[in-house]
Amino acid sequence: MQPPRTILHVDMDCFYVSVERLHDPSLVGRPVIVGGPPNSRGVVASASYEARAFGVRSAMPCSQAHRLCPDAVFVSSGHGRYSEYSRKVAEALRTMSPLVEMASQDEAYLDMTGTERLWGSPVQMGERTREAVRRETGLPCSIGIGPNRMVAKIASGLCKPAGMLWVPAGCEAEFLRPLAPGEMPGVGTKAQERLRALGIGTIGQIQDLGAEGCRQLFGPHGEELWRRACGESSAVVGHDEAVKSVSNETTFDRDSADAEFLAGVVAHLSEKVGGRLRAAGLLARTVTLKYRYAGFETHTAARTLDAPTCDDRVLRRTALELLESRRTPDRPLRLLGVGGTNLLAEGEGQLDLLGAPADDEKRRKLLGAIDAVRDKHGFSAVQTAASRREEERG
DNA sequence: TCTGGGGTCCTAGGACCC
DNA sequence: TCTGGGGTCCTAGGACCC
Repeated sequence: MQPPRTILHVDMDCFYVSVERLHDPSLVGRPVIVGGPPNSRGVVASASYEARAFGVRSAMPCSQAHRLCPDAVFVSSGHGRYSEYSRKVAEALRTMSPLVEMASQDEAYLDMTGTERLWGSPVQMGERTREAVRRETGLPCSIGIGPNRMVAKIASGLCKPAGMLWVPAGCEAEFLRPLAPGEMPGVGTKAQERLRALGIGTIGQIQDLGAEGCRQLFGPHGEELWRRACGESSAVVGHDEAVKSVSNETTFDRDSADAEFLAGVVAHLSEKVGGRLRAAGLLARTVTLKYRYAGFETHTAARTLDAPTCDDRVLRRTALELLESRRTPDRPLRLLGVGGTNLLAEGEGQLDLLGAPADDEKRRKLLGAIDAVRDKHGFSAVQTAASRREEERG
């Protein structure tokens, strides 16, 4: 039996709102909603606690948020600031432990095992971590502490905002007992519905079923569910892993079945994906297209290429062929997405070693030049005719 | 009420190969 | 004529997370 670990889960408090408040202090103390404009098709990305008091939640349509809280200040997201602050948070956290895993832009796991001499008790570790984040970024966070990732994460969720909660080793099961199953990561709306239909409304009820009971009720994954309900989780805190897919998608302001418009959107998205692949030094072997009809019916289509690519033109041609062969022509679409999966690091592909034809070399230089201009002047500085037309409409 | 955009992981069927 | 078992890859859809 190994000695228990000490895991911290650091969760930034309404991250986007807090970042916006640093840049515009007049937002402090007011209900703030970061997301799309109130009458757009956007959803709430982050809401301040003043807005949450009116029932506003993240992922809620902006129009609904506006109805619930008419006085809220709507701030459009995506100034590119958030990644910058996310990096600062990561830097601050790495001064506390070498084992830091950013789970997303606004949350991280730290394995603090063995740092007691340096930082003191788990609660002192938490205090000092919060101080480090505040000092380096000016941003508030909540901290959950437990013997594993899952318990630490649930703890941080319960003590928000600006809170701290420590669940000592051995107390996991008692801590989880009264909570709703949905508090467990991985148990979403669908799973919770199924549990509710069985009369299960607390994690304690899952514990009481026992390993065997859970297996009978939930099949092969039942035992895993039971173990997690008891507070066991073996996932270690690791370093950030390689990306597995790169995609861009967009919902139109109004639904459209116009072939030329749709082709323009596909071109635009393909250029974005291609640019991101090249910036990351990646090649995609599979191109995916996502399309959603007006009624929200969503489909994906994929094609695996003979040769991996990061070329906008290949991405566009493939996505366009998929779109035109699959979609029902007169049915309006509300969303299109283009993505690359099955990724290889550039140079990993063996085909390149055979010597690229001169044409490919020319193309590569052109794309390199485009990327350089975009680096300096922004994405819109260079676009194909088709994607330019699309941008002008939108 | 009317549903963003970026991801990860899982499942399941079919093709194909040995 | 009736028919294996295992493995991998591809594709589509869906649950879930922030």
